Formats: sequence, C-alpha cells, structure tokens
Amino acid sequence: MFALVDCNNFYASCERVFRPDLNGRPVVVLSNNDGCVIARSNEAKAAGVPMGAPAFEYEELFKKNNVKVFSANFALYGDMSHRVMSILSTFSPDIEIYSIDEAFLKLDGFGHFNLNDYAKDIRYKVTKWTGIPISVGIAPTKSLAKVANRIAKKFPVQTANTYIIDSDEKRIKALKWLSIEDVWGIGRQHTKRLKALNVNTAYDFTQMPDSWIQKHLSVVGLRLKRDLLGFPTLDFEEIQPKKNIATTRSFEKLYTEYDDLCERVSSFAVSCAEKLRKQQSCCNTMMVFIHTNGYRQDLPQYSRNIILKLPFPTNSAIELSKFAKEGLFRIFKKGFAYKKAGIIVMDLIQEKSIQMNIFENSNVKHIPLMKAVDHINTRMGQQKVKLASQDIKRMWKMRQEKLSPRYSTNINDIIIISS
DNA sequence: TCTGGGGTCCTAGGACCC
DNA sequence: TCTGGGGTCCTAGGACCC
Repeated sequence: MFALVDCNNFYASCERVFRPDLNGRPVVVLSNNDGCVIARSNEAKAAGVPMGAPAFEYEELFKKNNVKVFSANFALYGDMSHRVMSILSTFSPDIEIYSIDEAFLKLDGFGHFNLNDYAKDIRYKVTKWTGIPISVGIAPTKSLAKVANRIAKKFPVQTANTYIIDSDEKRIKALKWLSIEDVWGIGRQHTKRLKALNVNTAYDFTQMPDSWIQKHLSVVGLRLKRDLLGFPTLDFEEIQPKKNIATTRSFEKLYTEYDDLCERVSSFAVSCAEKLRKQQSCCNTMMVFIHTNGYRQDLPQYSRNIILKLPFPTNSAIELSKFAKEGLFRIFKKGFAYKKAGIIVMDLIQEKSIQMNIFENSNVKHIPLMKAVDHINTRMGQQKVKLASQDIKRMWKMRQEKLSPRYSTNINDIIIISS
C-alpha cells in the first residue's frame, strides 16, 4: 500500500501557524512581486478567489470578505516543509518527497498494522508538532492514493482527513465519484478530448480501450489506467539530481537599459551556479531569455531566447555569468521595455564525471574559490559575496508589501510570547 | 501601475549511419 | 510501372505536475 500525505492549503497554513488569530478567516498568499494568488485557505476559496487570480483585480473582493493577504515567504514555507517531511520519514523507511507539500510513503510489510489508525496517527503527530493540517490517503497504487487523499480532503467531517481504499468496491465507488479533470495526470487538453467522448469520471476512463488511450494519451495514459485499476504501475521514485535548473524573474518595473538587464541576468546565472554546485552538477548548455510585458498591448513586443553550447562543463559563477552576459548581448534589442528575463542551465552532468577537453577547460582555480564563496554565503547570509557584474548596490526591490516574518529561520523574527 | 516560478516525460520527424 | 531495410541521435512541440 501507498500513503499520500498532502498538506492542506500549505502556504496559507504556514502563515496561520504563527497567526492563530487567522483561523477561520480567509487567507491568501501571493506570488513574487505580489502578482497573483498562489495559495488560498478554504474560506478564501469559498469567498470566490480563484487560483492564479491577479491581486490587483481582486482588491475589492479581498476587502469585502476581510481576506488576509500575504506576500510569498518561501524561507518560511521551505523550513516548514522540511519539518513536516522529517516527521513523515519516521513513519516509513521509504518516502518519496513529491513536492514542497506532498509525500508518498510506501507501506510494504505493514500488513498487521491497522492502517486506519496509522493514518490518523500520522495526521495527529504532524499537526501537533508543526501546526500544519494534513490529509492522508492510502491505497494499493500511487494514483489511487491520490484519489483517497482527495476524498479525505473533500470530506473532513466524515473522514477526519484520512481515507483508505482497500477493497474493489471502495475503489470503484471512489473512481465513479471523481471527475475526469481531477484525475492525477489528466490536464486541460486531455479533459476536453475525453469529455467529448462522454468520459466524465475516473471510472469511465478506466473503461476506455487501451488502443484509444495509447493513441491519444501515449503510454503515460496507459500506465495511469492500469494504476487506477489497482495494478501498481507508477513507480516510487528515488531522489535524483535535476536535469534542468532555472532562475527566472518578472521585474517589479520595466527595464529599457542593457546595463540594468545585464546586472539582473548576471545574478540569475550566479544563482543557477549555486544550485548546480548544491547538487554537484555542471552544465554544458545555457539558455538566456528576455521578453517584454505581454499584457501591455500599448507597447511594442519583443521576446527572444538564445541557447549557448558551452565550450566546457562548468558550475563556476564567474564563468556562467560571463556566458550569460554574452548571450544577453546577442539577443538584447534597444527600444523595448523588458519585463522578464531568465537563465536555464541544461545538459547537466555530475561534477565527478567530467571529461577533460584538449583545448579549453573550466578554470580549476574556481573550484576552491566557489567553495569558499558558498561557505561564506552559508554562514553570513546569502549574497554576502557577489561578482562585480551583479547588482552590487541592488537598486531594485521586489514588491513584497505583506511579507510575514521569517519566524522559524531568522533569530530576530522568533515570536515573542508575553508573560 | 499591477498578471509567478519552477520542473518532468513522451512522441514524431528529420538527419544521419551501414 | 517498378526504387531496401535496418538502425541511432537529436530537436521541437505538446502534454502534464506542484
């Protein structure tokens, strides 16, 4: 059996842990630059705030419904996630951390456990020890555990946020209840296609012929069907190094000058280099992109990217920043107002398996240098050591008007309880 | 004025090999 | 009138996830 543990409205719940006065009140969390809604409490959902809602369009509704609005505080959410996951790993030796707020647990050999009690115990401990409410779904396959989790979340009163699919009757009942668009792996396009054929529930989907699924949804759809039928098909996945790493941002204002853009892009490259070193990878390829604000129909539009094949694999901030600036130089065009830029590094390989090149290699002196930089930045705070090409003075400031304190990661932000 | 930021996998088709 | 039969690798595009 598999368990899927999912934190309820995770970001909103993190904010509430330290603000219990907000329990029962609608809470939303905004994306970078306070752009759009990326998390909603149940009350906010009920008030009619959709996912991805642009904040400025919903100010009225927020006010009318007394919605508490937060800027994204990823330092807090990352730390809370870590705490939740470390508790979950005490419940099974096999855990797959699927996202910041979700994990699968493999429950092999738990045959003589009462899994219902076990699920309730997981829920009790996580909530008690972190303050984060969770839902637990248990079933014979991963996709069915997803379904069970959804039921647990949808019917909190009847299920106490835990649900088990442990018989074929329960499986079929659950699949007949679940709308096709809510099935894990069925997105908007597939939903449209399936609904046109009168396939409206997960159950209907499992009754479709393999040939049709293979043709339109490829083997991915075929695997899903088998998994939903109760045959474990979707694998438990080990943690693997990433195959692509990106740092991209929308800007708080429009940039027209090459130099300004260059500073930001240089910093994105430095950030990618840091992420590469963290997983002990080097990249062989880099993509640089820039584009104007697509929502502004009154301004001329321009969008371009360039893919640079690097002469050697590297994770040196100095080298990656240099390549990034080169790429930017080649795609930058004067006369446009830029809203977004980013760096994506690809073709990653492990540091230890680098082939030496006869002609050109990454500067070996950078290896101890980067190690020292990482060390200092870890101890003294991020970005204490920067390249000269970065935004040394940091003239820009992300819009974050409603940022909560870093309660759990900054000693100065720890809550004070008056006696 | 204001509209996020990451990731993964699969397939078809073209270019190339013998 | 008729024009072989295998392969591999790479890329772009499309789908999906949180």
